[in-house]
Amino acid sequence: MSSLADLRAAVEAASADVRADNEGGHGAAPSLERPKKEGFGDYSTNAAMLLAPVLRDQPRAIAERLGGTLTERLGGALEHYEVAGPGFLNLFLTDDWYRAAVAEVLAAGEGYGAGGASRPERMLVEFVSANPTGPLTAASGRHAAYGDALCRILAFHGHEVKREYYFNDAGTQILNLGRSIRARARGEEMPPDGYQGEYVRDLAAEIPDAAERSPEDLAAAGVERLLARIEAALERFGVHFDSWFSERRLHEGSPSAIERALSQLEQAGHVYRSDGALWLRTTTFGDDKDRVVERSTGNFTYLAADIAYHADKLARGFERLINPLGSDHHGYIARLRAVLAALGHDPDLLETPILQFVHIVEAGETTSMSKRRGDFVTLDELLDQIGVDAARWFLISRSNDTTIDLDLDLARSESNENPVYYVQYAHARIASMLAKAGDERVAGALAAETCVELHPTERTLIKRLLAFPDEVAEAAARRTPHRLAAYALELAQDFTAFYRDCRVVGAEPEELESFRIALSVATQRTIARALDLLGVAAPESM
RNA sequence: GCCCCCGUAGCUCAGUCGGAUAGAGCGGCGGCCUUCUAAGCCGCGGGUCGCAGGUUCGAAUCCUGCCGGGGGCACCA
Repeated sequence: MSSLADLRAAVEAASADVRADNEGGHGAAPSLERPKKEGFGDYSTNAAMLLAPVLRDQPRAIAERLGGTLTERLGGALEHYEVAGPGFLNLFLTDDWYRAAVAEVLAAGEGYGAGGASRPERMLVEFVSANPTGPLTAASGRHAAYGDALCRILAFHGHEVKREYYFNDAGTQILNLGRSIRARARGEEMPPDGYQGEYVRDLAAEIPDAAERSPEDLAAAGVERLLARIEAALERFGVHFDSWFSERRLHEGSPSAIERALSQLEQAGHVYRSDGALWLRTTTFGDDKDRVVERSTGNFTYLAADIAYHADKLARGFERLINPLGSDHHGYIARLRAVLAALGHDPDLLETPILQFVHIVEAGETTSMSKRRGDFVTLDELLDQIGVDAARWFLISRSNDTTIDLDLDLARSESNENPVYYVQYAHARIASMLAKAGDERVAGALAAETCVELHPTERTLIKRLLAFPDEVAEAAARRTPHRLAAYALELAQDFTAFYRDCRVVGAEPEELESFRIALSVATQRTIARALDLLGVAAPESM
């Protein structure tokens, strides 16, 4: 139990007490929030307004009764309460409560905010999964930043998480890459849908005897080189995958994984033959139309491979599959859900958060990136320009369903203004302060019992620290890592206000210095943790 | 035509499973370095939360319609 959980429990219990007095029914859970305005208390609840219709009484009168009950329940923690506005109950807490709260944060140590998942799940997050037909673009960087941060958050929240990259090393686009390389090697005209990028020319030069080799052969050689580059770019970005899954593998063997999956679906009666092709009846499970899995030419479609791939994921025992997808793939979701249902699983175990596009802005014009046109900014270029931390922050701090405009010139010129540095600076500042106090003094401060009066900015900072576990839980549950970026910035701002108003090292009396050192340590750890969950470094000095 | 996402300050965006007087960063203007890091701090200015209805004690948030932007509707991947 924490101070905050106690407080919430007390509000709910008091609410139940008041309701029981009048034998009321069941209501929505009362809120417990930090009001925006200072005069509205440290925490505020709408419990009375929720009870009003049930009890058929004035909200303000109910709030008054709730306040009385809470005063008894909370004892010395509640300084006083006020009934305000339409029936809010505003709670003002004592410094005792705040000091106990800081002690709890410190006692939790590195684990502060961790765990809390009501039901830990075995999760597979498949992300990026960009075809190895070119270098990784900045748009893929967004997927990498999002997927990796999400994995960090889910794992910290208590889930068992694996990261996987599924790569397409078979099929028409790959053959297309091979043909493009050969065209460059021979100085011939590019195929109509060929890859126009400069990197194809480089591949043609790197691969020995490229002009004489078959497109299939060149494709394999190209894929191998491009995959190595992709992995290197991701590692540089701080994103490491637990596994790399080859599509080609699904086609190999007899029967192949694809054939096995399709025969399973056939036995379940979900496939049929029409117009010379084999179809999956996805409409049974809510898709707009049925989908071809084996073309009349005898080749399997991409969907067929994906069926086998997802059957494989499930066979590996994952209880939750998370596939962040680009917004251009959202039409694919109904199909994928239908596949899971046809395989006999609950389609809801598959989640597909959508990431909107990253647009390139040049001279005021925006375009979306196209690998085929060779019109893109690579992740490496972005990292060269603004560095890993600024890039990760830039790509993760916005909601996944907002498009991002990337103007490389602007990004470079503004990188010094990136809020990530503000957060890192707060962390470094604390490190410097604590270094000045010395390890021994810090250890002493953490062990000290203190009973000092608090400054308002200290209370604000403590409330922010207490919000961290809920922020993590929210980011995990809603698959929204960007919330933690917003939180980290707010935490840094609250710390900076505290730093401005409250002398730490050298504060008198010693008890006061002890308390402030302890509060600084709690803040430093929490900033470091929030940054870590976003994949951003927390430097000791800047 | 059908489906998904977005529309909030000059710009980039938080806030969106209902709460009180809507926030931040950047940019603009004006101040602050003998005192724990000025990558900082303080002040000023800046808003029909796309539009119109509806539900509610209460709507940026929920519902409906419309307008604008992006994306998707393959025997491509």
